[in-house]
Amino acid sequence: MPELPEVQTVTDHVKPELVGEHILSIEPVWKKVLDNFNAEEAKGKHKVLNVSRRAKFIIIELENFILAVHLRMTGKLYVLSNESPPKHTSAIIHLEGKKNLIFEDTRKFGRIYKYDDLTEINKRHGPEPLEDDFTSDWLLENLKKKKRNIKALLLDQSFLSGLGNIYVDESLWASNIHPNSISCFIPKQKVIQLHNNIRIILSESIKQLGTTFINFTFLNGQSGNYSNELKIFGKQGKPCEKCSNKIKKIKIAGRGTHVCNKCQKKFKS
DNA sequence: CCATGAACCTGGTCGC
DNA sequence: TGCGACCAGGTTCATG
Repeated sequence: MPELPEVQTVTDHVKPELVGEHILSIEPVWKKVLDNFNAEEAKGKHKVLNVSRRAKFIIIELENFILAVHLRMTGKLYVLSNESPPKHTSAIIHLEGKKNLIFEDTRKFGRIYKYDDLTEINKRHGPEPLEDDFTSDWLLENLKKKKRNIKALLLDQSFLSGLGNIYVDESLWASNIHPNSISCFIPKQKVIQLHNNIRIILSESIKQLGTTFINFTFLNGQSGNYSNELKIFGKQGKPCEKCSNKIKKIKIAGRGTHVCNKCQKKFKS
């Protein structure tokens, strides 16, 4: 599960290898991998103008359309030159020359979409947490408008883009907010801290090239170092760094959730 | 409007 | 060593 920092890392890595190259065809090794188009529609010679990230999508901008790649849980995206594709290859994007862009995805949840531009994606996604329009005032105002479980709300991509299970747990712990709090009851000072912590944690993780996980490696064996910085995710049974209380693992919004019941306060009214 | 659980897939881990 | 149960970074859909 690549979340925002991991998707950013992948984007930054493939961008220099793709910009200026030409995509000749897309081979859907796993037939469901192309979500809203078929391989025929992408035939031709398409120059890559740019590669960027929006929410958890890697956006490959071509002259007449864009490709949006979503890695879901186990997707990887990297350029291979002329080697045989690995076992769980979901799609092979053939480039002019001897290189292929490989979409490898063990669990096969990942998808590639074709759009004219970003309109469709923007419609269904909230602001980018590292952009200027994500302010503490925006967060304050919009948490107030809802009466939602805070963890579920932060995971909701139509509310805010890019956060996933790891960084939501980390951000809430850093802000001393219990993940079972209700959005509209979190006091102003806590919301300001939350806003601040989301930005600090995400940007620090991007600096570290993301979090290393069991089945998420990239950059040809190199991998992210943010796993060393995790304070709460995966720390169940261990003492909380702030108060030494034993960290618990519970289930919220259907997701494994890590919490320190002593320093994370529950705001429910 | 909100919460919950299932579905989509494969593979790793843990307990017996 | 083997087997079943359960878990996993995400998202969408149906149901209450």
